[in-house]
Amino acid sequence: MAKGSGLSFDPDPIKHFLPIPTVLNSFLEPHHQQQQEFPHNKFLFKIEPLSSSMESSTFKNRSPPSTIQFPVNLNCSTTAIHHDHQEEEEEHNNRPVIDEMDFFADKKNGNNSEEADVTTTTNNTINHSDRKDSNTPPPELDFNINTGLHLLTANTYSDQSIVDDGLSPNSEDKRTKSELAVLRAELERMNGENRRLRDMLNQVTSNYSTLQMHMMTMMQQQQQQNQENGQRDGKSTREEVKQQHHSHNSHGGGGGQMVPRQFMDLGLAAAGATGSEAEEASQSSSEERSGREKSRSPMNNMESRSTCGIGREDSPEKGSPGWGPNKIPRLGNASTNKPADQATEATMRKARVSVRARSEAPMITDGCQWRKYGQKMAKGNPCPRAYYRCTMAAGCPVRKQVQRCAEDRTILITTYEGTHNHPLPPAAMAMASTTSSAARMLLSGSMPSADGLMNSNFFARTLLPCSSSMATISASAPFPTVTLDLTQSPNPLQFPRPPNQFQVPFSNPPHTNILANPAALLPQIFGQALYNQSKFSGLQLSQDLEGQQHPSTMSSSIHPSNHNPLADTVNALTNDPNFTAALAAAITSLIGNPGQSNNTPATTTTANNNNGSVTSNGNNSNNGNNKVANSGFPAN
DNA sequence: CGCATTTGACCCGCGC
DNA sequence: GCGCGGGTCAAATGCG
Repeated sequence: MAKGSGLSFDPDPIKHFLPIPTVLNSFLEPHHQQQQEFPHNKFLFKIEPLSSSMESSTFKNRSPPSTIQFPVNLNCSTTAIHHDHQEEEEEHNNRPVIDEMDFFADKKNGNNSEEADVTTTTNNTINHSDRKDSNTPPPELDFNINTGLHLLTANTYSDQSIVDDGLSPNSEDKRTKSELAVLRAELERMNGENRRLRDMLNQVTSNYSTLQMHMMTMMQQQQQQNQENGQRDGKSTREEVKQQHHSHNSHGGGGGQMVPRQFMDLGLAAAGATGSEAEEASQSSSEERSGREKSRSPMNNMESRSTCGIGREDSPEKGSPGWGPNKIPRLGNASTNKPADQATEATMRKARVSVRARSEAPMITDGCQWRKYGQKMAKGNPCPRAYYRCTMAAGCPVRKQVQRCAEDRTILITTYEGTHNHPLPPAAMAMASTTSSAARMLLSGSMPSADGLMNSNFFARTLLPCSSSMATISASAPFPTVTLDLTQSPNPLQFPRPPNQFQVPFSNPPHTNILANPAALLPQIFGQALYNQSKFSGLQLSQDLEGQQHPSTMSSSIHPSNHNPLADTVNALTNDPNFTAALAAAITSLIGNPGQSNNTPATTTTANNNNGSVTSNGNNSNNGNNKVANSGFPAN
């Protein structure tokens, strides 16, 4: 299924659609997500070092001395947000709290956001002549939700129309009625804007997919050219050998059919490609293999590790730990290779996203197809660790480890690494966007500066804002990892969500307690959780920002000259294609699920996704993952 | 027969 | 330099 190809919008979800700026706001002002209505939706982020041993460090030592834990309040409410500055300070005691009021101070002078929204609305939609005082917005309602939609309406001149009527001596009742009318109009306006935004997003997503495909095609062509050139250069023998290796590695590829792996550079991945990566990218798939040999060379070993060519992802260097430096997904755009960013890139490559979930199932269903390529006994854990790689597209660099927790074997630990280089179904998008974003966010989060810490918080709040589970960010070298612990919450999915929007992609009731039904739910819950999280993150946060702007404009409106680390982060994010892609993916997964709105009424998002995109997988519960699972999970 | 999994071997990085 | 552990390869095996 082409990414975003089936984005048709159901009117109902419009109400719940998160405007893009709201999602973006989650990056901007995460600390404003103060959850009061749903205190259980607070989860804790901690920054801890990740050792090479998944089990021994990240999971076993759940609170290493260097861990910084900080609570993240999850505001899943779609209504008012009340800021608890004291809690904010506690939450961000390690960094300066940046108040959004200051951040957008220039926009708030004299008016508050609510007013601005209302005025915009009234100007656009209704006659609001009865409104007496623009400075006295309805106290009982908060309409910060869609302020980000200013981008589309761009109507900032409506204040006058509200105020023009002057103060009316009429009773409060009349005023209330008028305000209600205004609010209704505001809702209508927001719906319309949401619709437009969805259309825009749909278009953007489609364009992205198209571009991605186009780029893949071009890369393939280039790869073929390079391959031909290489053979002319007398490398034919060597490359043929490499191709053979690759063919061996391409299981299920039709008997070793050479599958182009140019996509390695595609990625959703963004910026971190180094010069060597670019070089590899431009080379044939056989060259990818040559990179493997390069790594064996002392001269190139470091480079090989650092570049971790996506091109080699499919055929990892023998002996080079795919989970290690070599196998880091390219988060950068191959066309924008920046050797100077190697250190950064190295961090990104190592970024992992880990999920702890109680499940009897051998593997969680995340919407992707995986093929097991190895199994190892890890030290300190009697349960073997299984290695999988994504097979939804040839050469997809994404891999994952699956292992059961040594202490509690009901806990399944799944660690993802890499960024998918192919279109994904929405169900898989949740995970993919998470992992890809994790890599980038952790890049920032790994920075020892307060800014980096904040970025980690951004990520956590953005991607996992509504999870009541425990999320862990291990942002420090060498392997920054985001760990989502679904085992610590009694009810990870019981956060507020709009009805009929998150049809559980499985047969279980939407609000089934995972712990009560782990075997059935957990394999699919994580993706859904992320799905929901992505949705709510922006929704919540949008309420805090009144100066919402389109991502494209936001960076320009935020002036780094403030030396505000937040502003820098925002600039970095908004300028980051990967961020945009992840954002689009997240939103798309929320609103653009064709299956949810169109295709199969009875089925759910995930089910549709799998049906549409996962080959040989008839349904959600019987996808390729289960096949692996049925083969007998080593851990049990 | 084709494809996925299994599993022993291999490679590499790292610590001692 | 050596051993350990992590990660991957690839031939062997199993399954539909």
